[in-house]
Amino acid sequence: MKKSPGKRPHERNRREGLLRACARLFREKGFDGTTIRDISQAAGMRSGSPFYHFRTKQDMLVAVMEQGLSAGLHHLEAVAALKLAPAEKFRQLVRVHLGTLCEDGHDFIPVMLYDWRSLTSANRRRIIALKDRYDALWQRATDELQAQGSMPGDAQLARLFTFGALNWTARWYRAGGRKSLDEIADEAARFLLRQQAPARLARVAR
Amino acid sequence: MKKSPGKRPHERNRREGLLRACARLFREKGFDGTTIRDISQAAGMRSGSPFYHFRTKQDMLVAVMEQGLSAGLHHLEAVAALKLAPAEKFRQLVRVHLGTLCEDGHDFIPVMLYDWRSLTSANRRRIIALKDRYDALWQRATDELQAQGSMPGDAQLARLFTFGALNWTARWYRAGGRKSLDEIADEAARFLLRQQAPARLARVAR
DNA sequence: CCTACCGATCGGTAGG
DNA sequence: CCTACCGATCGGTAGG
Repeated sequence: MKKSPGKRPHERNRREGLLRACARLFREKGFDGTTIRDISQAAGMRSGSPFYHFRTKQDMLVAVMEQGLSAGLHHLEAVAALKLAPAEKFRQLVRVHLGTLCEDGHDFIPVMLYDWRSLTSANRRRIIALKDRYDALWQRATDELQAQGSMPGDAQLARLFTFGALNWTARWYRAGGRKSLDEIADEAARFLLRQQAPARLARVAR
Repeated sequence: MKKSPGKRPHERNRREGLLRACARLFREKGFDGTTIRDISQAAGMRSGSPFYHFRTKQDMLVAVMEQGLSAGLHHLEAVAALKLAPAEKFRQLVRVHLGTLCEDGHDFIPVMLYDWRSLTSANRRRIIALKDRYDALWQRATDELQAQGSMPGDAQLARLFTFGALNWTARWYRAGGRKSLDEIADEAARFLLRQQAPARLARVAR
Protein backbone atom coordinates (compact mmCIF):
# COMPACT_ATOMS: atom_id res chain seq x y z
CA MET A 1 0.00 0.00 0.00
CA LYS A 2 1.66 3.19 -1.17
CA LYS A 3 -0.11 5.79 0.94
CA SER A 4 1.22 9.27 0.31
CA PRO A 5 4.54 9.18 2.16
CA GLY A 6 5.55 11.40 5.06
CA LYS A 7 5.21 14.77 3.35
CA ARG A 8 4.45 18.22 4.72
CA PRO A 9 0.72 19.03 5.16
CA HIS A 10 0.92 21.66 2.45
CA GLU A 11 2.17 19.09 -0.02
CA ARG A 12 -0.55 16.64 0.97
CA ASN A 13 -3.17 19.33 0.34
CA ARG A 14 -1.70 20.14 -3.02
CA ARG A 15 -1.71 16.47 -3.94
CA GLU A 16 -5.34 16.13 -2.93
CA GLY A 17 -6.36 19.11 -5.01
CA LEU A 18 -4.52 17.67 -7.95
CA LEU A 19 -6.33 14.37 -7.48
CA ARG A 20 -9.73 16.05 -7.37
CA ALA A 21 -8.90 17.85 -10.61
CA CYS A 22 -7.83 14.55 -12.17
CA ALA A 23 -11.04 12.84 -11.07
CA ARG A 24 -13.25 15.59 -12.46
CA LEU A 25 -11.42 15.80 -15.77
CA PHE A 26 -11.01 12.05 -16.27
CA ARG A 27 -14.71 11.62 -15.69
CA GLU A 28 -15.62 14.41 -18.07
CA LYS A 29 -13.21 13.79 -20.92
CA GLY A 30 -11.74 10.37 -20.23
CA PHE A 31 -8.17 9.52 -19.24
CA ASP A 32 -6.83 9.59 -22.78
CA GLY A 33 -8.79 12.71 -23.59
CA THR A 34 -7.32 14.63 -20.67
CA THR A 35 -3.87 16.19 -20.99
CA ILE A 36 -1.34 16.99 -18.31
CA ARG A 37 -1.83 20.61 -19.30
CA ASP A 38 -5.60 20.33 -18.62
CA ILE A 39 -4.85 18.93 -15.19
CA SER A 40 -2.16 21.47 -14.37
CA GLN A 41 -4.39 24.35 -15.31
CA ALA A 42 -7.34 23.04 -13.30
CA ALA A 43 -5.08 22.65 -10.27
CA GLY A 44 -3.52 26.09 -10.76
CA MET A 45 -0.05 24.88 -11.63
CA ARG A 46 2.32 24.99 -14.60
CA SER A 47 2.50 22.03 -16.92
CA GLY A 48 5.55 20.35 -15.42
CA SER A 49 4.45 20.54 -11.81
CA PRO A 50 2.08 17.58 -11.46
CA PHE A 51 5.11 15.36 -11.89
CA TYR A 52 6.41 16.61 -8.58
CA HIS A 53 3.47 14.76 -6.98
CA PHE A 54 3.02 11.82 -9.34
CA ARG A 55 5.60 9.95 -11.33
CA THR A 56 3.37 9.41 -14.38
CA LYS A 57 -0.11 10.22 -15.64
CA GLN A 58 -0.96 6.55 -15.20
CA ASP A 59 -0.11 6.90 -11.51
CA MET A 60 -2.70 9.67 -11.25
CA LEU A 61 -5.32 7.34 -12.69
CA VAL A 62 -4.57 4.57 -10.22
CA ALA A 63 -4.57 7.02 -7.33
CA VAL A 64 -8.01 8.32 -8.31
CA MET A 65 -9.45 4.82 -8.51
CA GLU A 66 -7.81 3.62 -5.34
CA GLN A 67 -9.03 6.61 -3.37
CA GLY A 68 -12.56 6.24 -4.73
CA LEU A 69 -12.76 2.55 -4.00
CA SER A 70 -11.33 2.68 -0.51
CA ALA A 71 -13.50 5.61 0.55
CA GLY A 72 -16.60 3.92 -0.89
CA LEU A 73 -15.69 0.64 0.76
CA HIS A 74 -15.27 2.41 4.08
CA HIS A 75 -18.76 3.89 3.93
CA LEU A 76 -20.40 0.69 2.76
CA GLU A 77 -18.74 -1.42 5.44
CA ALA A 78 -20.13 0.91 8.10
CA VAL A 79 -23.64 0.27 6.78
CA ALA A 80 -23.06 -3.46 6.37
CA ALA A 81 -22.07 -3.70 10.03
CA LEU A 82 -25.41 -2.28 11.23
CA LYS A 83 -27.95 -4.63 12.77
CA LEU A 84 -30.74 -4.24 10.26
CA ALA A 85 -33.21 -6.41 8.40
CA PRO A 86 -31.75 -7.43 5.02
CA ALA A 87 -34.16 -5.32 2.97
CA GLU A 88 -33.52 -2.22 5.06
CA LYS A 89 -29.78 -2.78 4.94
CA PHE A 90 -30.00 -3.14 1.18
CA ARG A 91 -31.90 0.11 0.92
CA GLN A 92 -29.17 1.93 2.82
CA LEU A 93 -26.38 0.32 0.80
CA VAL A 94 -28.11 1.49 -2.35
CA ARG A 95 -28.32 5.04 -1.04
CA VAL A 96 -24.65 5.13 -0.09
CA HIS A 97 -23.58 3.64 -3.39
CA LEU A 98 -25.62 6.16 -5.37
CA GLY A 99 -24.01 8.89 -3.33
CA THR A 100 -20.51 7.77 -4.33
CA LEU A 101 -21.64 7.77 -7.97
CA CYS A 102 -23.74 10.89 -8.27
CA GLU A 103 -23.13 13.37 -5.51
CA ASP A 104 -21.21 16.54 -6.23
CA GLY A 105 -17.46 15.99 -6.34
CA HIS A 106 -17.80 12.20 -6.23
CA ASP A 107 -16.07 11.53 -9.51
CA PHE A 108 -13.65 8.89 -8.30
CA ILE A 109 -15.75 5.76 -8.67
CA PRO A 110 -17.22 6.80 -12.02
CA VAL A 111 -13.65 7.15 -13.26
CA MET A 112 -13.08 3.56 -12.22
CA LEU A 113 -16.22 2.47 -14.05
CA TYR A 114 -15.52 4.35 -17.26
CA ASP A 115 -11.74 4.32 -17.59
CA TRP A 116 -11.03 0.78 -16.51
CA ARG A 117 -9.52 -0.10 -19.87
CA SER A 118 -6.90 2.65 -19.56
CA LEU A 119 -5.25 0.89 -16.63
CA THR A 120 -2.07 -1.03 -17.31
CA SER A 121 -2.48 -4.69 -16.46
CA ALA A 122 -0.20 -4.41 -13.43
CA ASN A 123 -2.32 -1.60 -12.02
CA ARG A 124 -5.46 -3.45 -12.93
CA ARG A 125 -4.40 -6.25 -10.60
CA ARG A 126 -3.89 -3.78 -7.76
CA ILE A 127 -7.36 -2.29 -8.20
CA ILE A 128 -9.00 -5.68 -8.58
CA ALA A 129 -7.92 -6.54 -5.05
CA LEU A 130 -10.03 -3.66 -3.74
CA LYS A 131 -12.87 -4.27 -6.16
CA ASP A 132 -13.11 -7.86 -4.93
CA ARG A 133 -13.91 -6.63 -1.43
CA TYR A 134 -16.55 -4.32 -2.88
CA ASP A 135 -18.13 -7.18 -4.80
CA ALA A 136 -18.00 -9.52 -1.81
CA LEU A 137 -19.82 -7.03 0.39
CA TRP A 138 -22.65 -6.72 -2.13
CA GLN A 139 -22.71 -10.43 -2.66
CA ARG A 140 -23.29 -11.00 1.07
CA ALA A 141 -26.15 -8.49 1.06
CA THR A 142 -27.63 -10.13 -2.03
CA ASP A 143 -27.34 -13.60 -0.53
CA GLU A 144 -29.22 -12.50 2.59
CA LEU A 145 -32.02 -11.14 0.44
CA GLN A 146 -32.14 -14.28 -1.59
CA ALA A 147 -32.32 -16.44 1.52
CA GLN A 148 -35.53 -14.68 2.52
CA GLY A 149 -36.93 -14.80 -1.02
CA SER A 150 -36.67 -11.10 -1.83
CA MET A 151 -34.44 -11.67 -4.84
CA PRO A 152 -34.96 -14.41 -7.39
CA GLY A 153 -32.71 -16.54 -9.57
CA ASP A 154 -28.96 -17.00 -9.65
CA ALA A 155 -27.31 -15.07 -6.79
CA GLN A 156 -24.26 -13.90 -8.72
CA LEU A 157 -26.32 -12.72 -11.67
CA ALA A 158 -28.65 -10.93 -9.27
CA ARG A 159 -25.67 -8.98 -7.94
CA LEU A 160 -24.50 -8.10 -11.45
CA PHE A 161 -27.95 -6.93 -12.53
CA THR A 162 -28.17 -4.87 -9.36
CA PHE A 163 -24.78 -3.30 -9.99
CA GLY A 164 -25.78 -2.48 -13.53
CA ALA A 165 -29.04 -0.79 -12.56
CA LEU A 166 -27.23 1.27 -9.92
CA ASN A 167 -24.02 2.09 -11.79
CA TRP A 168 -25.98 3.24 -14.81
CA THR A 169 -27.36 6.15 -12.76
CA ALA A 170 -23.93 7.79 -13.04
CA ARG A 171 -24.77 8.18 -16.72
CA TRP A 172 -28.14 9.86 -16.53
CA TYR A 173 -28.52 11.43 -13.09
CA ARG A 174 -28.40 15.23 -12.99
CA ALA A 175 -28.66 17.21 -9.77
CA GLY A 176 -31.82 19.30 -9.73
CA GLY A 177 -33.70 16.88 -11.97
CA ARG A 178 -37.16 15.42 -11.62
CA LYS A 179 -36.23 13.17 -8.70
CA SER A 180 -33.81 13.64 -5.83
CA LEU A 181 -31.11 11.12 -5.13
CA ASP A 182 -33.01 9.97 -2.05
CA GLU A 183 -36.08 9.31 -4.13
CA ILE A 184 -34.08 7.51 -6.79
CA ALA A 185 -32.45 5.32 -4.14
CA ASP A 186 -35.87 4.39 -2.75
CA GLU A 187 -37.24 3.61 -6.19
CA ALA A 188 -34.18 1.57 -7.05
CA ALA A 189 -34.45 -0.53 -3.90
CA ARG A 190 -38.15 -1.07 -4.52
CA PHE A 191 -37.48 -1.97 -8.15
CA LEU A 192 -34.75 -4.45 -7.31
CA LEU A 193 -36.45 -6.10 -4.34
CA ARG A 194 -39.35 -8.48 -4.30
CA GLN A 195 -41.25 -6.87 -1.51
CA GLN A 196 -42.77 -9.18 1.08
CA ALA A 197 -46.26 -9.42 -0.44
CA PRO A 198 -47.11 -5.70 -0.17
CA ALA A 199 -49.83 -6.07 -2.83
CA ARG A 200 -51.81 -8.44 -0.64
CA LEU A 201 -51.49 -6.25 2.43
CA ALA A 202 -52.62 -3.26 0.39
CA ARG A 203 -55.62 -5.21 -0.85
CA VAL A 204 -56.61 -6.27 2.66
CA ALA A 205 -56.28 -2.70 3.89
CA ARG A 206 -58.97 -1.42 1.52
CA MET B 1 -29.02 10.59 -43.58
CA LYS B 2 -25.58 10.23 -45.09
CA LYS B 3 -25.60 6.62 -46.25
CA SER B 4 -22.37 5.68 -47.99
CA PRO B 5 -22.77 7.37 -51.38
CA GLY B 6 -22.91 5.62 -54.70
CA LYS B 7 -19.55 3.86 -54.59
CA ARG B 8 -18.36 0.66 -56.22
CA PRO B 9 -19.14 -2.57 -54.27
CA HIS B 10 -15.44 -3.12 -53.62
CA GLU B 11 -15.18 0.26 -51.95
CA ARG B 12 -18.26 -0.41 -49.84
CA ASN B 13 -16.75 -3.69 -48.66
CA ARG B 14 -13.51 -1.99 -47.78
CA ARG B 15 -15.37 0.65 -45.86
CA GLU B 16 -17.31 -1.96 -43.94
CA GLY B 17 -14.15 -3.82 -43.00
CA LEU B 18 -12.64 -0.58 -41.81
CA LEU B 19 -15.71 0.12 -39.70
CA ARG B 20 -15.58 -3.32 -38.10
CA ALA B 21 -11.94 -2.73 -37.22
CA CYS B 22 -12.84 0.65 -35.74
CA ALA B 23 -15.63 -0.85 -33.67
CA ARG B 24 -13.45 -3.60 -32.27
CA LEU B 25 -10.55 -1.29 -31.45
CA PHE B 26 -12.65 1.55 -30.05
CA ARG B 27 -14.38 -0.93 -27.79
CA GLU B 28 -11.12 -2.46 -26.63
CA LYS B 29 -8.95 0.63 -26.21
CA GLY B 30 -11.35 3.54 -26.41
CA PHE B 31 -11.62 6.16 -29.14
CA ASP B 32 -8.79 8.32 -27.81
CA GLY B 33 -6.66 5.28 -27.08
CA THR B 34 -6.90 4.03 -30.65
CA THR B 35 -4.67 5.52 -33.33
CA ILE B 36 -5.22 5.78 -37.05
CA ARG B 37 -2.22 3.51 -37.39
CA ASP B 38 -3.91 0.84 -35.20
CA ILE B 39 -6.98 1.01 -37.39
CA SER B 40 -5.05 0.94 -40.66
CA GLN B 41 -3.07 -2.08 -39.60
CA ALA B 42 -6.14 -3.98 -38.42
CA ALA B 43 -7.82 -3.28 -41.74
CA GLY B 44 -4.73 -4.23 -43.74
CA MET B 45 -3.99 -0.77 -45.06
CA ARG B 46 -1.26 1.86 -44.79
CA SER B 47 -1.66 4.69 -42.37
CA GLY B 48 -2.97 7.32 -44.77
CA SER B 49 -5.59 5.13 -46.44
CA PRO B 50 -8.51 5.25 -43.98
CA PHE B 51 -8.89 8.90 -44.95
CA TYR B 52 -9.91 7.81 -48.41
CA HIS B 53 -13.06 6.37 -46.77
CA PHE B 54 -13.63 8.79 -43.89
CA ARG B 55 -12.84 12.46 -43.68
CA THR B 56 -11.77 12.37 -40.01
CA LYS B 57 -11.32 9.94 -37.15
CA GLN B 58 -14.38 11.51 -35.53
CA ASP B 59 -16.39 10.55 -38.61
CA MET B 60 -15.36 6.92 -38.03
CA LEU B 61 -16.72 7.12 -34.48
CA VAL B 62 -20.09 8.50 -35.58
CA ALA B 63 -20.35 5.92 -38.33
CA VAL B 64 -19.75 3.09 -35.83
CA MET B 65 -22.41 4.39 -33.47
CA GLU B 66 -24.92 5.14 -36.20
CA GLN B 67 -24.54 1.69 -37.72
CA GLY B 68 -24.85 0.00 -34.33
CA LEU B 69 -27.93 1.94 -33.33
CA SER B 70 -29.80 1.59 -36.59
CA ALA B 71 -29.09 -2.14 -36.86
CA GLY B 72 -30.16 -2.66 -33.23
CA LEU B 73 -33.26 -0.58 -33.71
CA HIS B 74 -34.17 -2.59 -36.78
CA HIS B 75 -34.02 -5.87 -34.87
CA LEU B 76 -35.87 -4.54 -31.86
CA GLU B 77 -38.66 -3.04 -33.94
CA ALA B 78 -39.24 -6.42 -35.57
CA VAL B 79 -39.77 -7.95 -32.11
CA ALA B 80 -41.87 -5.04 -30.89
CA ALA B 81 -44.23 -5.53 -33.83
CA LEU B 82 -45.00 -9.15 -32.88
CA LYS B 83 -48.35 -9.95 -31.29
CA LEU B 84 -47.17 -11.20 -27.93
CA ALA B 85 -48.09 -10.86 -24.30
CA PRO B 86 -46.10 -7.99 -22.71
CA ALA B 87 -43.93 -10.25 -20.54
CA GLU B 88 -43.04 -12.52 -23.45
CA LYS B 89 -42.30 -9.56 -25.70
CA PHE B 90 -40.07 -8.12 -22.99
CA ARG B 91 -38.21 -11.40 -22.73
CA GLN B 92 -37.49 -11.36 -26.44
CA LEU B 93 -36.46 -7.70 -26.44
CA VAL B 94 -34.01 -8.49 -23.66
CA ARG B 95 -32.51 -11.35 -25.64
CA VAL B 96 -32.09 -9.23 -28.77
CA HIS B 97 -30.58 -6.37 -26.83
CA LEU B 98 -28.08 -8.64 -25.07
CA GLY B 99 -27.15 -10.01 -28.47
CA THR B 100 -26.28 -6.55 -29.76
CA LEU B 101 -24.13 -6.00 -26.68
CA CYS B 102 -22.37 -9.32 -26.18
CA GLU B 103 -22.37 -11.47 -29.28
CA ASP B 104 -19.21 -11.89 -31.26
CA GLY B 105 -18.47 -8.94 -33.53
CA HIS B 106 -21.23 -6.81 -31.99
CA ASP B 107 -18.98 -4.02 -30.81
CA PHE B 108 -20.94 -1.13 -32.27
CA ILE B 109 -23.41 -0.45 -29.47
CA PRO B 110 -20.85 -0.91 -26.69
CA VAL B 111 -18.77 1.77 -28.42
CA MET B 112 -21.76 4.04 -28.18
CA LEU B 113 -22.16 3.25 -24.49
CA TYR B 114 -18.51 3.70 -23.58
CA ASP B 115 -17.26 6.43 -25.93
CA TRP B 116 -20.20 8.77 -25.80
CA ARG B 117 -18.12 11.57 -24.34
CA SER B 118 -15.72 11.50 -27.32
CA LEU B 119 -18.45 12.70 -29.67
CA THR B 120 -18.42 16.35 -30.68
CA SER B 121 -21.61 18.07 -29.63
CA ALA B 122 -22.85 18.35 -33.22
CA ASN B 123 -22.47 14.60 -33.71
CA ARG B 124 -23.99 13.96 -30.32
CA ARG B 125 -27.18 15.61 -31.53
CA ARG B 126 -27.27 13.38 -34.60
CA ILE B 127 -26.91 10.22 -32.52
CA ILE B 128 -29.43 11.37 -29.93
CA ALA B 129 -32.10 11.40 -32.62
CA LEU B 130 -31.59 7.66 -33.09
CA LYS B 131 -31.18 6.97 -29.39
CA ASP B 132 -34.53 8.64 -28.73
CA ARG B 133 -36.26 6.05 -30.90
CA TYR B 134 -34.44 3.31 -29.01
CA ASP B 135 -35.55 4.72 -25.68
CA ALA B 136 -39.12 5.21 -26.84
CA LEU B 137 -39.39 1.59 -27.93
CA TRP B 138 -38.27 0.36 -24.52
CA GLN B 139 -40.50 2.86 -22.78
CA ARG B 140 -43.55 1.48 -24.59
CA ALA B 141 -42.60 -2.07 -23.57
CA THR B 142 -42.07 -0.92 -19.97
CA ASP B 143 -45.38 0.93 -19.89
CA GLU B 144 -47.24 -2.18 -21.04
CA LEU B 145 -45.63 -4.18 -18.25
CA GLN B 146 -46.46 -1.55 -15.73
CA ALA B 147 -50.09 -1.44 -16.85
CA GLN B 148 -50.44 -5.11 -15.96
CA GLY B 149 -48.55 -4.71 -12.70
CA SER B 150 -45.37 -6.58 -13.67
CA MET B 151 -43.13 -3.59 -13.03
CA PRO B 152 -43.42 -1.30 -10.05
CA GLY B 153 -42.76 2.35 -9.39
CA ASP B 154 -41.99 5.25 -11.69
CA ALA B 155 -42.14 4.16 -15.33
CA GLN B 156 -39.19 6.18 -16.57
CA LEU B 157 -36.97 5.11 -13.71
CA ALA B 158 -38.00 1.50 -14.34
CA ARG B 159 -36.73 1.83 -17.90
CA LEU B 160 -33.46 3.35 -16.76
CA PHE B 161 -32.87 0.63 -14.16
CA THR B 162 -33.67 -1.97 -16.80
CA PHE B 163 -31.23 -0.40 -19.26
CA GLY B 164 -28.56 -0.34 -16.60
CA ALA B 165 -28.95 -3.97 -15.63
CA LEU B 166 -28.81 -5.01 -19.29
CA ASN B 167 -26.11 -2.66 -20.55
CA TRP B 168 -23.82 -3.63 -17.70
CA THR B 169 -23.59 -7.15 -19.15
CA ALA B 170 -21.34 -5.75 -21.88
CA ARG B 171 -18.83 -5.22 -19.09
CA TRP B 172 -18.72 -8.67 -17.55
CA TYR B 173 -20.08 -11.17 -20.06
CA ARG B 174 -17.52 -13.51 -21.58
CA ALA B 175 -18.39 -16.12 -24.20
CA GLY B 176 -17.86 -19.62 -22.86
CA GLY B 177 -18.53 -18.58 -19.26
CA ARG B 178 -20.72 -20.17 -16.62
CA LYS B 179 -23.98 -19.14 -18.33
CA SER B 180 -24.91 -18.83 -21.97
CA LEU B 181 -26.36 -15.62 -23.33
CA ASP B 182 -29.76 -17.31 -23.62
CA GLU B 183 -29.65 -18.26 -19.96
CA ILE B 184 -28.55 -14.77 -18.95
CA ALA B 185 -31.36 -13.23 -20.97
CA ASP B 186 -33.89 -15.50 -19.22
CA GLU B 187 -32.48 -14.70 -15.80
CA ALA B 188 -32.46 -10.99 -16.57
CA ALA B 189 -36.10 -10.99 -17.66
CA ARG B 190 -37.07 -12.98 -14.57
CA PHE B 191 -35.06 -10.62 -12.36
CA LEU B 192 -36.57 -7.49 -13.83
CA LEU B 193 -40.17 -8.68 -14.01
CA ARG B 194 -42.65 -9.19 -11.21
CA GLN B 195 -43.93 -12.53 -12.33
CA GLN B 196 -47.65 -13.06 -12.09
CA ALA B 197 -47.69 -14.77 -8.69
CA PRO B 198 -45.50 -17.74 -9.65
CA ALA B 199 -44.57 -18.34 -6.00
CA ARG B 200 -48.17 -19.08 -5.09
CA LEU B 201 -48.64 -21.43 -8.02
CA ALA B 202 -45.49 -23.25 -7.04
CA ARG B 203 -46.73 -23.59 -3.48
CA VAL B 204 -50.08 -24.97 -4.59
CA ALA B 205 -48.38 -27.44 -6.89
CA ARG B 206 -46.55 -29.15 -4.03
C1' DC C 1 6.91 24.00 -7.84
C1' DC C 2 8.55 26.88 -12.36
C1' DT C 3 11.20 27.42 -16.81
C1' DA C 4 12.60 25.71 -20.80
C1' DC C 5 12.81 22.07 -23.40
C1' DC C 6 12.87 17.27 -25.91
C1' DG C 7 11.75 13.09 -28.52
C1' DA C 8 7.86 10.59 -29.91
C1' DT C 9 3.60 10.24 -31.73
C1' DC C 10 -0.56 11.82 -33.49
C1' DG C 11 -4.29 13.12 -37.05
C1' DG C 12 -4.27 14.47 -41.36
C1' DT C 13 -2.67 15.88 -46.41
C1' DA C 14 -0.58 16.32 -51.23
C1' DG C 15 0.45 14.07 -55.12
C1' DG C 16 0.33 10.23 -57.54
C1' DC D 1 -5.25 3.18 -51.89
C1' DC D 2 0.21 4.13 -51.14
C1' DT D 3 4.33 7.22 -50.28
C1' DA D 4 6.24 10.70 -48.03
C1' DC D 5 5.58 14.08 -45.19
C1' DC D 6 4.03 18.09 -41.88
C1' DG D 7 2.59 20.89 -37.93
C1' DA D 8 0.77 20.32 -33.50
C1' DT D 9 0.55 18.29 -29.34
C1' DC D 10 1.67 15.07 -25.96
C1' DG D 11 3.92 12.98 -21.61
C1' DG D 12 7.75 13.70 -19.34
C1' DT D 13 12.56 15.73 -17.69
C1' DA D 14 16.71 18.61 -16.14
C1' DG D 15 18.09 22.15 -13.53
C1' DG D 16 17.09 25.40 -10.52
